Order: sequence, then structure tokens, then C-alpha cells
Amino acid sequence: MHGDVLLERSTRRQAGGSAETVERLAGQRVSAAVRRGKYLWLAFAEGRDESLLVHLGMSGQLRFQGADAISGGPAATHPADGGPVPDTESHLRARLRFDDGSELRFVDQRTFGYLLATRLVPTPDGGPGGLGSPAPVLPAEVRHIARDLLDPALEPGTAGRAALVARIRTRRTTVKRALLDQSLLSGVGNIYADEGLWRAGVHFERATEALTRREVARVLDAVAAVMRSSLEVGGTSFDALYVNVNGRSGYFDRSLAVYGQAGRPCQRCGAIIVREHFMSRSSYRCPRCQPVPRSSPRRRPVQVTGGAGRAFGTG
DNA sequence: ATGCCTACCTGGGAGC
DNA sequence: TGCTCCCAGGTAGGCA
Repeated sequence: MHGDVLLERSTRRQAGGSAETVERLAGQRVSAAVRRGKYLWLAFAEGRDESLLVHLGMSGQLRFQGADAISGGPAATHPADGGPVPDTESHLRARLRFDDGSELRFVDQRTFGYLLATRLVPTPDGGPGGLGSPAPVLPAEVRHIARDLLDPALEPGTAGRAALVARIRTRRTTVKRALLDQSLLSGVGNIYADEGLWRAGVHFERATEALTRREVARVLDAVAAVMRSSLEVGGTSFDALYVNVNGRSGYFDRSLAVYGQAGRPCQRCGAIIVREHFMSRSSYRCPRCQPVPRSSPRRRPVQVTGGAGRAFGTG
């Protein structure tokens, strides 16, 4: 493959800038694609310890364009429903071109994401969350990122899952902080944390050390179930900019129980969903299904406007 | 070790 | 219509 970088900022973590990124991936063949949370990397077939690391940031995406779609001009229709494909060309930041004419495009509206050609290094236990699984190689920049919750090594019943539950319980923090802590597990962001906690009926500010093993397991199972159902429908898209590798919007926003649902009734008990400030962002919960723990300070509620309580997205 | 804050960006929607 | 304000899917880094 060969690459070109359209926005220098997208290779800002590369010491030699875009020129170095482009040079290091030139002529390489991809042998594997691996993901941990918003990080993913393409391992190269030649020079076995080289890879291209991609961090998606807040708005990054990789979109695959087959050779036929490219030679036939820009794809004008949605493959499944014939509708228009969202125009994300203005946010195209880099492109990987393959020998057969296909392309992998890095599109990133907010430019928090980046590309980095980097070396894979052995990590004896796979890094945090890697217990109980074979030793993989990882980009050095990702060694502090734990395995994704959907990683087979963290499935229920594995040693990795048991170790994760134990680690969460020894942390002196709150359960949502733990879910978002990339050194414990990855793949869980603000949306899936809130949704999982609602399913499990746990307030985001429960102290992890006060949770039983069973409660931690219930939370992890709930979050993983949310992630799986979301994957089935293509992820969560609030607007046409968020699409999958084929350019399709996800539909999981239709299934959100609490996230972005302030002012609406809880699907389970009918109580009104509330939005609160937590960790400089928003947390949503059902006040009845997820009652405030006795030991926690009450959160400042956020003024809800317009019934739906959503000031963003199209829902 | 943990938590809190800011910074990095672009763009959409609400409200005036 | 156009301005200003607020908000957003994530993470790194600095400081208490």
C-alpha cells in the first residue's frame, strides 16, 4: 500500500511528520488488524515489528472504498437502502491506497485522532487486562491501554475477566470512572458506560471497593451486552457524520435507554431520566433504578430544556 | 494513586 | 440573518 496525508496535524505524533508516516508504510502489506477501544493498528507483513497505529479520537473513522466504487466515481447511493452516502470528504485527512485500487480513508472531523507508523514491541502479559492470555506484541504507545471489554481474553469465565473484576474492586474510585479507565479496560466510552450502568441498575458514583464481585460482574456483563447490541445495528450515530467502515450510519441511538434521554420516562420504571455533570461531561441515569448511594455527594442536575433534553444531534 | 482541570478541534443547534 | 453560547463520541498532561 501507499499512503498520503492531507492534513499534517493528523500525523502530529510522528516525529518526522507526515513524510515519515508515508515513507514507513510505503510498499507494506497488511497482515492483521487489531483494536483496543479507539486505538487500532494494522500490522505489516514485511518487517514484522512495524505497524500503522490509528487513534480515532472523538470523531475519527476509517472508511473502506472498494476499487469499483472509486473507478465509478464517488459512491452516490447507500448500498442497502439506496439513500445518499453522507458527505465526509471535507474531513478526509489521510488515505491508504492498495494495489487493487481500493482505499482505506481516514476521516476525522474534529482532528483529535491521528496516524502513527510505529514499532510493535513484545509485552509479556499483553499489558493491563492481558492476564491469562498469550503474550502479544503491541505498539509501544498502546501498552497502557487495557484489552477491549469484548476481547475474547476478557469473556466471562476467563482468568482475564476474573482478574479484571478483582482489579476494579481494589481501585478506590467510583464505578463509572473505573469503566472509563483505559488502564483497566477499553472500549467503553461515555455512552456505553451510562447504558450499561442503567441496565445493571447501578449509580455511576457507587464506590468500586463497596461493590461485590457479583455486582461488578453484573455491570461488566451489562456493558458488554450493550456494546454487542450496538454492534449488531452498526453502532451509535447521532448524525450522518458517524458511520461505519462502509459509510453507513449506526442505529443504536434508537435503542438508547438513558443517554441523551433526559426528561423522558425510564423504559423500565417510568421515572424521569436525569442528566448530571460528572467528570466534566454528562451522565444520564434513572433516579429510581439507579438511586444515589448513601456515601456520595449529590450531583448538580442540569437544566433540561425542550422535553427531549437533547441540545445536540438529530436523534 | 487518584482526581480535577484544561487543552486539543470542528461544527451543529438553540436562543436572542 | 447572524451572532454567541453550549455541547459533543476521547485522551494526554499538568498539578494538587
